[in-house]
Amino acid sequence: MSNHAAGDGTVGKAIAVLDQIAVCERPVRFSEILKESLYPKATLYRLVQTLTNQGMLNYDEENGTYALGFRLVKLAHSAWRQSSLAPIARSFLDLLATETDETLHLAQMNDGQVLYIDKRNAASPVEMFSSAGKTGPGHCTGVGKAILAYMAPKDQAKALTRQSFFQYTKNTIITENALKSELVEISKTGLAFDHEEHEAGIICIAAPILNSRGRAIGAISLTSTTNRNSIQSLKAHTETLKNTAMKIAKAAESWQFPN
Amino acid sequence: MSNHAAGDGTVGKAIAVLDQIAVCERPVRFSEILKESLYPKATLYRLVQTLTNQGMLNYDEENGTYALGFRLVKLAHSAWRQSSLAPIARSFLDLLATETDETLHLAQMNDGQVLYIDKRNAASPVEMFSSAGKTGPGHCTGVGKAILAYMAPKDQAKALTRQSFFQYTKNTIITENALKSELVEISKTGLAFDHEEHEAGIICIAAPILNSRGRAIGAISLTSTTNRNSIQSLKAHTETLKNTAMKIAKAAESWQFPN
DNA sequence: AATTCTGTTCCATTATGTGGAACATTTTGT
DNA sequence: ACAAAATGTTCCACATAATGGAACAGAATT
Repeated sequence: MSNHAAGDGTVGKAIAVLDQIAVCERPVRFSEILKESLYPKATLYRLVQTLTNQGMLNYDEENGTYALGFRLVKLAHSAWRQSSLAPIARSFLDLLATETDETLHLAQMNDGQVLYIDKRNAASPVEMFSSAGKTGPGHCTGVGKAILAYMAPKDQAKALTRQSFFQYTKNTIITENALKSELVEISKTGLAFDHEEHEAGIICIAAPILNSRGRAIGAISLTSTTNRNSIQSLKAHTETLKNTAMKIAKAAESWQFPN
Repeated sequence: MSNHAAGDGTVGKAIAVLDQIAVCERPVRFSEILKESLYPKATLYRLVQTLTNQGMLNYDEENGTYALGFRLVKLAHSAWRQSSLAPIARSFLDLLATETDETLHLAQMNDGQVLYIDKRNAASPVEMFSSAGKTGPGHCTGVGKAILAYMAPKDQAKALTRQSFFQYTKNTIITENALKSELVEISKTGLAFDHEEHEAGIICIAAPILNSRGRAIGAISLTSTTNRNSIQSLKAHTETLKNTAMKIAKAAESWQFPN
């Protein structure tokens, strides 16, 4: 008799509450949560209480507001180390950063969305969660398209259904068919581009990180602005980028079971 | 009749499972979780299943292992932006980094533990285990002591009970009384030190970030190695560090309700 | 002092989660 | 090849734990 999306059980509901609070930019009051919530007041109240004394939410007594708690940050750190490519890719990215002196991204795909896992900034160094954990669309980012191009057909199809095909800029690809044929192109060359498709003035080249069966487990990209570079000039880095992707892939392969 | 620590309800149990998986460095099998778990097989099984199809856990079909899922990373990103000092402190840290050219940390305290929120790396990167989401002890880190020194007495007492007083190095303070008197010293000067108390060869100076009532809401530290610096030489940065802390405090104060 | 808005508690009802045990599947040993 | 052990999955009678309508309490507005 239940329906709401795909929410299983009580923990499903609790997590949904977290999600709801996550989309708010700033700490929220109970009533604000309630307003948007599917659940009745008393139920929501209990959920929020439970989450709070679990440290998943943080209650600010001053203002009576709730925000996502630090326990999440702590857990995420473990997640990041345990199931992302970041720890493996780290040294290779450092090297690539010094070689190219451009902004780099490491990303993986999660449910059709691009999830940025690590970043190297051209000018200022290391800024962790500012980018790690950030998500982006698949259909109009270099990393997104690179990964999509190297997914198993079944997974690709599923991921494509998750794309919004929102038109961020005038270059954004907004139809599934157009995207599909671009993906075919990408899978021939092993290189994806972002021609200001997500943000005006921002371009990038991206290469997939492949497992032994030739499926993408992530991607890296090299980003610049149209002021400083063109796609053509970025192409100078093609081999370095691809090489780094390959090295990460190899490292990931042999990283299984270090025990 | 229930007891286990302070686990409320089903979601409490679910979160406990996450925690348990977090402490494992690498992906784990179901049976490994079961071995350590308080819960009976069938119960645990259902919890893990629920968490998995919520994206809080990630199941690797290849090896039949579970790891913390990307949804956590995504949530943590929101948490970081929403309830940490990092977004506010960012620009000030950037400035401080260029001014001092040393390694910087921004940390907050969570349940007696130091939680690192952001970091700036010196040009010659000290390879240390610390980045956002990483936790550390309170009793033997600069940021930890800086924050403890400026907590409300009640909170401080509670936080002190959470300290392990583990002796990391020969300089580590290992008794509550010794720590307490150091905290008094710190609260007079507004500056805390780490004399290789957590890791041999690593020293730092730290300053608390205070709210309007003079309580710590976080701390920043400037770290170096005994090869390159001494506590004395680090003291040259005292004013710059304190100033930055004050600026962050002020920014935090006026950041409430940007609506 | 009356009205609204927000947050908290109560409690009978029932849906949800529980966990022992049986079953299925894979791995290990001889 | 066969037994034995370890691991993973499903079942179901049972009871705990979540539900939500409604009443209550506190602040904030008017």
